[in-house]
Amino acid sequence: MLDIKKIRENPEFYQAETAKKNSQVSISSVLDLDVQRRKILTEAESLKSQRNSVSKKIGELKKKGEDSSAIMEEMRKVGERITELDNQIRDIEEEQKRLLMHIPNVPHPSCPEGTSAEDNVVVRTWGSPLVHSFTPVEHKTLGERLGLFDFERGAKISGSGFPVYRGLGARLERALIQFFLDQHRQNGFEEVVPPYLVNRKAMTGTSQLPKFEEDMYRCDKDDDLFLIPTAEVPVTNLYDDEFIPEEKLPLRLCAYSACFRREAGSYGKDTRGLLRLHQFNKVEMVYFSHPERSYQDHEELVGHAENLLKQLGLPFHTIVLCKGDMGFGAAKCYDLEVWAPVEKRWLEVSSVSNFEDFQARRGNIKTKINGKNVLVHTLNGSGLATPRVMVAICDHYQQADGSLVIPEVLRPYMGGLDVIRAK
RNA sequence: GGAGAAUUAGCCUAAUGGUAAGGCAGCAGUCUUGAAAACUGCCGUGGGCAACCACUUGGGGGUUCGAGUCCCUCAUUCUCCGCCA
Repeated sequence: MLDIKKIRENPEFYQAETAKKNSQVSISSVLDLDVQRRKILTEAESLKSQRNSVSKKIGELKKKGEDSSAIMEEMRKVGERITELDNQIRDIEEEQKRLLMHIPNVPHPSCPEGTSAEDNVVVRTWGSPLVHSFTPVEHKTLGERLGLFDFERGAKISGSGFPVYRGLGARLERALIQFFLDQHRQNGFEEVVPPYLVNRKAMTGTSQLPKFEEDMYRCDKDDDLFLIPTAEVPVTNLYDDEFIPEEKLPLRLCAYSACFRREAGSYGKDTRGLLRLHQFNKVEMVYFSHPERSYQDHEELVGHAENLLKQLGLPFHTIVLCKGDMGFGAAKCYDLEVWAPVEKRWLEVSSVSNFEDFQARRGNIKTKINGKNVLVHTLNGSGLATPRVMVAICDHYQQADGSLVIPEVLRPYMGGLDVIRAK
């Protein structure tokens, strides 16, 4: 959520910049409501002031045993008028908040201009694309031959997009997760095991709601709970309505979780195998940052994610998203895309964003700087989502004989196993 | 699931239905060569150029001229009972 006071100061800027993120909400309609609100508020407050002082007088009169019924009757009427005005204010505030909740964050000036993925800019490339000396098979085929994945039975019990990992595939999946978490611990993160079901307030705090409710799995028959689409939601909301001491910033947390996404409306070629799923595993990194240092921290965070791919030996590039391609709440966002030589394309495996105070304002997450309350900045990034990393591993590490070599850094987690062969 | 108790500002703690008192921590200033101490102001949110005003006692409602206080409801925590792993 944006700061209404800042919008008031520079409406043209906010109108122009939010429009670049495809916002339909008109800034001037929010400001019109704001003017109305303040006008009625002033009237209500002066009546309340009157009521307060007169009520005090009534108390004194009663103490002296004098009659006060006339002014009590008058105050009853004032009270009714106040209720009326308060109701109007509440309605206006609700409408204003509803609009504000649908306005996206404003992109940082360092983000490239642009309207779609085509305008994103590559900032770094690591490694060089692998050329196979044999005809490679795609990950789905390879994994099924080696008994790593079982898509058919997953579909049978849940539907498409719910893969089953089996045997060494299950172990490899777990190895990835544990490798990521161990790396983060060495980088000073505290590990968190969060709930997978969260309430509406948490979903709203990180801005999945109200705008994207149809993308979430809901348990609303009896409970109004949501399955988390990412551990960002429970972890970022951990400190809602709290103060984080300035000296603890940046507070670095990481969490493994399963992630649940309805992916409503995404069909097509991306749905093969592990490429797009309704349930997948991810390790998420979250920073609560000092507002003056969040962009430094953002660079550090993207570096952590990149380092994981380097250690896995998977070529990737880092792109900075243009203003029109960024997510709703982000002020700046880097995507990491790993090269998949069988797919012959880049696959997004991480998204690292700085939300500035956009989420912190919703969640009321503060710190105290020079005696003043200030919203912190929140950042998060995948580190990493496993399925497409698994695809890239299958693509890169498959051998001419149909076996799959285990990346070296994962072998300690596989009991020293260095290659998976067909039985 | 049942019974009881609790929730006041960053923290701790008051308030016979009469309009939130203190303390600690923090910030700014005075004093000081400097620091400490002491003193003064600030120290939740909103409105106002300002003087000021309003709101804020876990959330939401109600009674009242007036609610931290009385009533209803919800949440969370603690204690006990029951059930289950």
